[in-house]
Amino acid sequence: MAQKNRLKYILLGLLNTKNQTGYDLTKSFDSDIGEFWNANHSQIYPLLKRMEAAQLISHRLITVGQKLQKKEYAITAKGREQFMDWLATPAEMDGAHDEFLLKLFFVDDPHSELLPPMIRTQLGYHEAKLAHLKKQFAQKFPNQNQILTSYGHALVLRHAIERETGYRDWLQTIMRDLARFEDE
Amino acid sequence: MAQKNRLKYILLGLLNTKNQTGYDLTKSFDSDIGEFWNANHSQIYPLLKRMEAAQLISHRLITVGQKLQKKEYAITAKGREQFMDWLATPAEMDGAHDEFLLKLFFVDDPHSELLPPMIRTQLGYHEAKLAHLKKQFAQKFPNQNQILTSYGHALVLRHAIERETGYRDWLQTIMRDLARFEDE
DNA sequence: AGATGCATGTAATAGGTTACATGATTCC
DNA sequence: GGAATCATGTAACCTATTACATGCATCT
Repeated sequence: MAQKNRLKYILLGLLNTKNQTGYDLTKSFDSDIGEFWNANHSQIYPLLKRMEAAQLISHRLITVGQKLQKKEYAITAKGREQFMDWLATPAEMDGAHDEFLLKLFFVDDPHSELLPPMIRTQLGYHEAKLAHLKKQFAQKFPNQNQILTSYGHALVLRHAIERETGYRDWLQTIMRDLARFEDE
Repeated sequence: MAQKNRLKYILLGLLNTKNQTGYDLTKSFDSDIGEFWNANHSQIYPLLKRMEAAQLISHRLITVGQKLQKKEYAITAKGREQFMDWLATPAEMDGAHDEFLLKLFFVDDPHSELLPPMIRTQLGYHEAKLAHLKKQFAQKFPNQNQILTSYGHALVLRHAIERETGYRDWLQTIMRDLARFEDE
């Protein structure tokens, strides 16, 4: 999936939270961020090197025990700048992965100015997609007969519709929450 | 995404429905199957050649107008066999793509024997995942304070929970429908 | 005659998985 | 002393995207 360097931003985002080793970063994909993104250490270690060469991160050596040398990476000012730029850029709705969820994950503060436009843009996108899917279903499956001769296709389309409905509802709930935060 | 040759099975599945050209197959990813899978012609054309070399498909030339030669591909007995084997194999729950949805898409007949075990297996998987996610949320966000200091993370986790809930409900609805079909 | 769509291909590049490879530390 | 985990790296391979490249057919 020749996406757009998303792993780079994930690593920057994680390093923005706290300094970590490549091993620590790898473990993040087993727990929290692993719910919706994956990466192996064989992808992470070389990328960290390239990111350091680009001066987005730096490392210091930590000696553990007698011999073992850990590399603890830290984000640089340049890296933080690039990360913030990425966070403020509207999520692209292309590939299999949902870049919006990825960005949202890194917005810690419910009062962040980034949130309202992010949510609104996503809501527009998913409402349009939902409308499109419903139209598709109506066109392809006007009656029960079509459903029974392309059963799997109908089920999959219905699933897509329900998924988009859930996505929309979730976004609307966030919008309401945000409005409530503003009153406080 | 070094997945497991899923595009091959999609092409076999589409060719199993009707004979088509590479161009036709490419267009499928703009409409029906495009709701949940993507492929470009630059990936499809070479793959069709490899599949033909492996004798899973064959082609005949159709002349359109004066000069233009179309290649209309057809699935072979060997190709159909491989496709059916894949369809009957439990979906793998690894990558970013949902292989189950892909297989389900190709099951036309609501009375297919494949359906009950497929649905049951998926239901088990998604119930386990839902339980896991709920546990994660309870652990990471025991109170409102944690939510307000990792707001995005909490939202994303909640989204995952709602998505899995919707998935489970959808599967349960299918189970009920299947039981109804058996009575008829 | 020109625009749009049909039709097929290759090349370069990027992203991602699996396997190979090594060694130290910590816990039991 | 042995097992599990920590820790880092490379190599081979596969998958996917973007760009390059070409030419015909149909419709207006």
